[in-house]
Amino acid sequence: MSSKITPITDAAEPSLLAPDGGRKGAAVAERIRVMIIQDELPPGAPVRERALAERLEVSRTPLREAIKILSAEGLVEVQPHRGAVVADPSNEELRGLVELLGVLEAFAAELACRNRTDAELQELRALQDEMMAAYARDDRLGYFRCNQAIHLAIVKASRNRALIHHHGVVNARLYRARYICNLRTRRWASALQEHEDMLQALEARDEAKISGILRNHVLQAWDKMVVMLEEAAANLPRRRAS
Amino acid sequence: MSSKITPITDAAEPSLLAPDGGRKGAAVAERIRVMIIQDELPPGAPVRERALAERLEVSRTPLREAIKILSAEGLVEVQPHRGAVVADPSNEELRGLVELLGVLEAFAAELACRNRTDAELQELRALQDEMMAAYARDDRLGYFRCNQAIHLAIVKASRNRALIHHHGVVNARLYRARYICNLRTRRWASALQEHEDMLQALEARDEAKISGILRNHVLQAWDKMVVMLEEAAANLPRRRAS
DNA sequence: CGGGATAGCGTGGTATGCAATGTTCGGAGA
DNA sequence: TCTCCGAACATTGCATACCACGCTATCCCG
Repeated sequence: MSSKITPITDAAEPSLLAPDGGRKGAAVAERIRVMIIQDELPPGAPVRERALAERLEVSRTPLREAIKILSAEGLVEVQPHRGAVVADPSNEELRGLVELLGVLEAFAAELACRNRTDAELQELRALQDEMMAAYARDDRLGYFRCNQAIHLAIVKASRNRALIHHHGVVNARLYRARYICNLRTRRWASALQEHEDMLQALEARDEAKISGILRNHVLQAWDKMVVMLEEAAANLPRRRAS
Repeated sequence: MSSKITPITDAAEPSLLAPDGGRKGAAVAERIRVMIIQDELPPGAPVRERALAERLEVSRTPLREAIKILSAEGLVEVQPHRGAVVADPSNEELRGLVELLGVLEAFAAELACRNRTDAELQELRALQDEMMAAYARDDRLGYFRCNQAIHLAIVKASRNRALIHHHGVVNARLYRARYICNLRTRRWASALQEHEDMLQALEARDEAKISGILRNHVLQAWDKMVVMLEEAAANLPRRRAS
């Protein structure tokens, strides 16, 4: 069998969400997703069909498909006859998303305690080491990537496909916020100990413990995010209008 | 402001999922969703673009949009160059979905404890009474509808938009299974007492209690579903092939 | 008689053109 | 000068035509 599709996306983050098929629309959606996450398309920015289609060198049809997908994921909002804009969640919505993410990850971790293999545990341990190394060398991007990878690995270890999918969607909506939060926050090592505890709970298959840790973990992330958002709001009053 | 869109779907269940815009594609998606739920399009059935487009009196374009939406929701699965088929979740996937639904509803109920208004509580009480009435007169469909309405109302009372949305998606994927399960199960009143307990916990704003009730509640639903599925599997060996 | 290759058909995938709507800018009237 | 109305433009929404891929059935060769 030959190569299935040309992987249009050569982005740094390899496919946050697994698209259903090998269609062009899904590939375009992935590219736009990356553009949104990397702030190339900031929140509130309009998503022009023709312009983007030309820029990505595809026709309007797959681009519209991509917009449908992203709209279903909540990353963009479409207004009839007025086009799509990158979603700009309010603080309240962000809070809801973070809480939801916490619940999903806590549940995933419970399942992971039951279902994990030793290989997965080792991989997590390796990621944890890598993250600590990134912390030691003050590599915030690497730290962030490892952090994400760890959470993703835990969710994947849950073996619950629906859970994995929905977590991916919620995570994508929060990705940008967490990213800039991670880059700008001062005391950015608070998660290290919690991750260590998580790993130990995972090793001991202590479901109750890991669930509590993760819900708390994500809520703390929210606390950090709040102050970040306040700062950001203070700096730039409004950015919606073009 | 005038009427926004012509509600194509006049189905019994009014819009399980709130689509984003007033586009034709979303309307078509809603119609197909109803067709899937009502078993007009049974699991495994292929979704023919041209045929369905002609049947629904729309062009292929909005129909394809609808398929994208449904695919993102997991209600249909598309294989590249081979078309879309109505999702036919395996028992394992169903189990995962049920567990996820339980977690989501449990969390929603916690939030509802915090955020509910007295009006919402009264509405829930009314629904509960209606459900008991339906049970008394052996009206399974009415019972099922009330049951769904109660769960939906609780989720809505959580005031968490993302949670509401994701719950809607998961619920839609399980709707058909729960429906036929409800119609065919023998001892179909087991949920009444639990619902009563739920309402009381909601009244007392007892978060821990309601969370436990709901997770257990949905898992029991799963147990019932399992035996149902076994019966069904025994009756009709395979239904995938056309 | 059996297996493999090829051709035909049906399907989804993509592109483009046309129609409808929303917006904005300019002119005219008060 | 300010406001309201209208027309033109830009952008999305829809439909249709064309293309590529996969499936299948038949025919030929071993």
